[in-house]
Amino acid sequence: MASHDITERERGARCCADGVTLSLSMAEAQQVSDDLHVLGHPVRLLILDVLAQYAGKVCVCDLEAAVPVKQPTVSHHLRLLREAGLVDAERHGPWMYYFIRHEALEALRSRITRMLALFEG
Amino acid sequence: MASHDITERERGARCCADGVTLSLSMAEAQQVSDDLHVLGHPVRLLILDVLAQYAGKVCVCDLEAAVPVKQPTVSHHLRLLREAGLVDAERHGPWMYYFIRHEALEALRSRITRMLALFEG
DNA sequence: ACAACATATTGACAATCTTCAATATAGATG
DNA sequence: CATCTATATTGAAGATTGTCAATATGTTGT
Repeated sequence: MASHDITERERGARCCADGVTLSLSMAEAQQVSDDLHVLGHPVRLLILDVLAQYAGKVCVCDLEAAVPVKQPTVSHHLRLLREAGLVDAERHGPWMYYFIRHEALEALRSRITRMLALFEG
Repeated sequence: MASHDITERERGARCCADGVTLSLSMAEAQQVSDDLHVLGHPVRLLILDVLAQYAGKVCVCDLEAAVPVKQPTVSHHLRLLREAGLVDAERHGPWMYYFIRHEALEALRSRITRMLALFEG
């Protein structure tokens, strides 16, 4: 084989050549990653699903009925959703009524959508 | 207070009343949750970002340069992405060239988008 | 065959997440 | 105030995840 023939090594010569550019900063990646984490649990998805249907009228016992975990676990997931700003709650007598914070959910949705769009051909 | 007045307890009387309906099945919630997990790490997001820009031309060393973790960790994340079907790779000489599987990414994107749409007012 | 390189795998460790029983808090009722 | 109900918090145990050093595997050029 003549030395000017293209070898495997030469063909791959682009490899590791110049600096790879990113359209996502580390901070953005971290933010979206946090977003995805909050959503990334079946129980939390089901909770949001219920909340979306019975806007402003859902007490914890309704949520307990909808998911296959015990009450302290429901409470735990509600706290995570609340800390993420996706839901909030009001007390009415003995009950807590949870509801979706639509602006926050919309913002999160838009961040995720924008990120997914980056990956499209 | 007359006994027919609305008490806190009565006002909340809807609580726990009838069966709450879900538009998401447990299996669907689990599927989307898995989807979100694969995406839910900054390093994997950055990897997908790079792959999206240099379609079919990215060797592992390029990816190593783009993310703040060591080579075995890059390899680990690539494996997760691959097992999820989101990327695949071809060997060219000593190098592995990774690329996005766009149909798979599109399917995932559509599942996530559909789910987020459920939660909109 | 050997040396040099690119990538994958293994194994270990630390950190984080999920769950639940037990317990605490808070409001409503008698 | 005593008690009941609804929800939150605590603490502990197990599972999962992220990371890397060390090592293995596979490829190329000598």
